[in-house]
Amino acid sequence: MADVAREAGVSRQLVSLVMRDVGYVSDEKRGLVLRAAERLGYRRNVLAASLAARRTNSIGLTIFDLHNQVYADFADGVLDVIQPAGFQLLLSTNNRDRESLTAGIESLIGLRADGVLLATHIPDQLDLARLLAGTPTVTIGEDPRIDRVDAVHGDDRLGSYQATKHLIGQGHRDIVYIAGPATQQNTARRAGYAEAMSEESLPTRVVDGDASETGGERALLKMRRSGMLPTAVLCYNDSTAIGALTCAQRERLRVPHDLAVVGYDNTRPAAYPGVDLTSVDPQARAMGANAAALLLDRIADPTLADQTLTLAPQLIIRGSSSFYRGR
Amino acid sequence: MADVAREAGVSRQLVSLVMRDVGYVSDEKRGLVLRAAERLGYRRNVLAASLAARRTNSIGLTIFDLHNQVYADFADGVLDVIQPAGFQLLLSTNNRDRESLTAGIESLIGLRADGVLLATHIPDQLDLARLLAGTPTVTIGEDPRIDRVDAVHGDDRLGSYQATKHLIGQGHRDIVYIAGPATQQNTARRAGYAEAMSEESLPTRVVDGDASETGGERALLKMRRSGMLPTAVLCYNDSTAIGALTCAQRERLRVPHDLAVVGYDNTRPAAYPGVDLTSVDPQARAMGANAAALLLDRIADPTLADQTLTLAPQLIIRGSSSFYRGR
DNA sequence: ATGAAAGCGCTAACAG
DNA sequence: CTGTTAGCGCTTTCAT
Repeated sequence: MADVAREAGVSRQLVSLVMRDVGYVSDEKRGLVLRAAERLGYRRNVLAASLAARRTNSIGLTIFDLHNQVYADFADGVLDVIQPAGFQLLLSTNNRDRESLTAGIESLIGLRADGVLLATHIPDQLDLARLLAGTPTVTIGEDPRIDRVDAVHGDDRLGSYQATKHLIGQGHRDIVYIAGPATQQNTARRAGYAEAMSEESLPTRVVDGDASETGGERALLKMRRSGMLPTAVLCYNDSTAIGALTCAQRERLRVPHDLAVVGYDNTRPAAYPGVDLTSVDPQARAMGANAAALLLDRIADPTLADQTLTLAPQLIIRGSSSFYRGR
Repeated sequence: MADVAREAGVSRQLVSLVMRDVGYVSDEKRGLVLRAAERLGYRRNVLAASLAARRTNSIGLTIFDLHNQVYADFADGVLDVIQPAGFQLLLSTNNRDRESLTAGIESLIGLRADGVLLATHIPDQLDLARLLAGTPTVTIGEDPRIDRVDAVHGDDRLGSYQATKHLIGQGHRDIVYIAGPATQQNTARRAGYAEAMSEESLPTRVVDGDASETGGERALLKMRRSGMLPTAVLCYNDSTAIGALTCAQRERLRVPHDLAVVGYDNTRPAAYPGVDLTSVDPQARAMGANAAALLLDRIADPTLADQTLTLAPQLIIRGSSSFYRGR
């Protein structure tokens, strides 16, 4: 910076002001500085700047899995909001278990992210409050109900309720919920299913599906083998549903005639012609954007009252659950 | 750090050694320090550490698009290698045009990443050498042929050649290549197609597909409307191929009877039962891992001679191009 | 717009 | 293992 100042014939402070784009600097001097920096190939050291300024202008995002499109949608929504505000995204991925999640959050805090976004399941045993050490935080998808932590999530109960109602409306009476892992989302989706079923006095049946394609495949195969096949399955997510479709095809079950299938997340493959899967759209990108907006607010004023935002999901009906839509 | 040292009754340097896990420290003192840090809720400031040590133990990865599974595979491969080596991943996404790519690289360099991985198309007009300013760099997928920059890529020409040969082996004579954007990858894939066709003295035909689902859909529809439909299409990537499949379904073309379709990338949806798309697997995760390994080598010794690694792709034959495989 | 002074929280090098 | 000295590259504050 001193070199640039010398080259431009100005003070070091002025260079700092120009590089940060703050304060009043005459166009003439600004040009002088920028050209000098260009000539010298000068790059501001963000590390040193952050250390001195005690803020990094970066926010950390913790996601469960890069391969799950829902998380990519979250990230896109987050970027929509933070990039215009001048913030960098720090991404921590593959937080599949408690250890890796802890390590991921630790590393974001270590990098001194100004705020943290948690888009992953938060195990009960995790002492999140201690881990965060006062860093402004917003969760996406789950609500850990911690002081000074905001939450944005979809109305999973409602989405699942609507999907179940849709299946009942198609004449189904024997509907199985293929469950995911023990997360708040799974609990809510299961509750919505149970609520819709009980409104029609229909018995509920839940089997485990593990939130994966193979899980969905296995769950359906097991019912098929034991002669307990329902006429419709509501799945924890699209991956599970696609596993169910795979099994159905292999077993020569016609969809939706012999078996109707509904997923959750409305990922891209759901819309593919050969898949054509009815699914609930959780509005993931909007969730990411809203969470980021809450976080920026909280960074600006950490004393803000806690907020929880709930976004309404949208049922997208396709051929896997409806006779009127081709297939 | 001074507080922790006081609390533990040791010197500040010892705390530094313990936190960095280097040098010889007796188990007794190490325990003392760790417990003191725990009690005080001390977190090492990575920013300050990086500034002082002149290295960040982080590597930057620039990817084209979070939603494209190939890039997620790259990232997984990279993480496989760098995490055990104690490096953090800094991710820069959405580098769709020259401006955002420049900004992405600038930000990684600004954060003083110890090395940079470029997994995105590099426009010719980009003065990469200047932008990188000596930062160790490895590219994935493309080879910009710049001094001191290594490259890892798949043999796109070979993959495309094999896929075309496969189609010819299935009896096809009229095969169209649905092209992607003007990248090295597209050029190579097109060349492999042309080579296989010319070996059989078959005429080549290339239409534009834009690397997207809608692009593939439109390309096929146009040929259909003009009565120029081939018996098989080889697509730049899976997205394009899935677009082609969508169009085929809409136009009541039977696949592979009326039209065979082959993609490139072997993404997850290709394996879905209703999609069942023949595709070339570029071994993306392995590419990411190899690129990361090269980068770590180059960080350790920047004077290393330039290297280019080429990975052999693998053709995965499914029902979209073969009568023997169901459908 | 400048100049001076202080400091962010750590690592590095070396003698003891 | 400790203590000392020096410094990483910047921001902040305040007086001028």
